[in-house]
Amino acid sequence: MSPLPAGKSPRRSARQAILDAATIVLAESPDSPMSAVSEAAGVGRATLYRHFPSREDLIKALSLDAIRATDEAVAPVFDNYSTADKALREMLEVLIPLGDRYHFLSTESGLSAEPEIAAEYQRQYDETAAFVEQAKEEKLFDPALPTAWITAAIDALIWAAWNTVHRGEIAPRDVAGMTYRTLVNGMGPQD
Amino acid sequence: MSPLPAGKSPRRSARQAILDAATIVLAESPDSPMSAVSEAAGVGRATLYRHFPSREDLIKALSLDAIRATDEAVAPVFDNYSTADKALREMLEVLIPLGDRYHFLSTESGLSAEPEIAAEYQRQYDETAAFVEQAKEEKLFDPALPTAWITAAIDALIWAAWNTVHRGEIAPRDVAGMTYRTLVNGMGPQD
DNA sequence: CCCAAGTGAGACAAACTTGTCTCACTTCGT
DNA sequence: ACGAAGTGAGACAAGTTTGTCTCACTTGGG
Repeated sequence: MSPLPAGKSPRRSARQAILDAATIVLAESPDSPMSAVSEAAGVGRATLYRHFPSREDLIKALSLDAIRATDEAVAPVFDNYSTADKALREMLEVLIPLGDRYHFLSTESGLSAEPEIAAEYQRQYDETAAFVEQAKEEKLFDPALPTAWITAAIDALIWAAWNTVHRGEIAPRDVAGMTYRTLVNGMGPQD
Repeated sequence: MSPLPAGKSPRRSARQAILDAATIVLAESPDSPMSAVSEAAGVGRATLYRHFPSREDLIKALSLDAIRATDEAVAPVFDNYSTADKALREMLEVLIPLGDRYHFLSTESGLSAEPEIAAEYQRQYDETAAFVEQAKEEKLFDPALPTAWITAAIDALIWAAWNTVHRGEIAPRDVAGMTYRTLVNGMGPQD
């Protein structure tokens, strides 16, 4: 028996190695065969199936993992909420590095097929929208702009920011500030 | 013999119907089988293969078609160039409706495998970057901001704009103006 | 009216992916 | 050193997709 309390990961590294590799491989071509994932993870294909009985299970675990990661990253920002501009700044700081996972859900076709995933995704969207509404009240964003547009722009710019850093075109330490400025000036109240 | 001059489309509608259907079907799930495309196009699978001998050929034609469409849309904007702000405004107006095709290239995995496509894609990127540089000189965009960031943001916001309209969250007639404002304010010189 | 070109339906083989299973091997705790 | 648990390699069947081919049909031009 495992000395661990209960239902925990048998060998921590294997499962995580698969999830990490899958994030990379499936992000760049979502229809990669399982063999490509197992090779990238450095494990046998059989081992992959031991941890995730079907391809669908892997995708689902990956999605939940991405959602959990963003939740964990954003939680402290809202816990220490003082003003909308500070929260936005911190939010971008923690979310941009997760850009690939954050966007993995969008690229994965047939995502909305899983109601569990779709619900979580919707919840995160609603949270962002609620933040935007709050920021509107604090006049960080122009109340005249549709919340849907601001929310979509935040998502899109986070992705653009991650991408630009990933291509080595701007320094990681600068990107959050630049995104922040673009958003605050771009969505701010009209002079 | 066909009365047409030479090597033109035998029955114009078939090929175009396939391309149109493929744009829609492959955009939403890039790994759809050829049968799904042919059904959506209302033609037999055999006919699809007559026009595009392999799946790869279809993807390639689709990509070149998307590139050509954006070229054609943007060409008059640059031909009648007066100021950067007017050009940006018009560019958004014509490009946002093409958002799906414009972004089709990104979602299609293994895009960079085709050097011909990659080269055209790079050319369009360079054109946008050149416009951004010009706009910087006219002080529409802050010269202190990296061109790569502005270019990436334009791309990302065009996609966000198309998406927001497509979900019915904002009216088509408003979206270009809103995107314009976001970009000009967001990237404009610091006060 | 006739014929050539294009088409749809479907059979077909080859290739690939998925998911299962077996067996020999390694590893880690006791 | 022993044994249980996990692993890698690979065989395997079932399902799907790709690409080819045939044949009967429609259609439009001369």
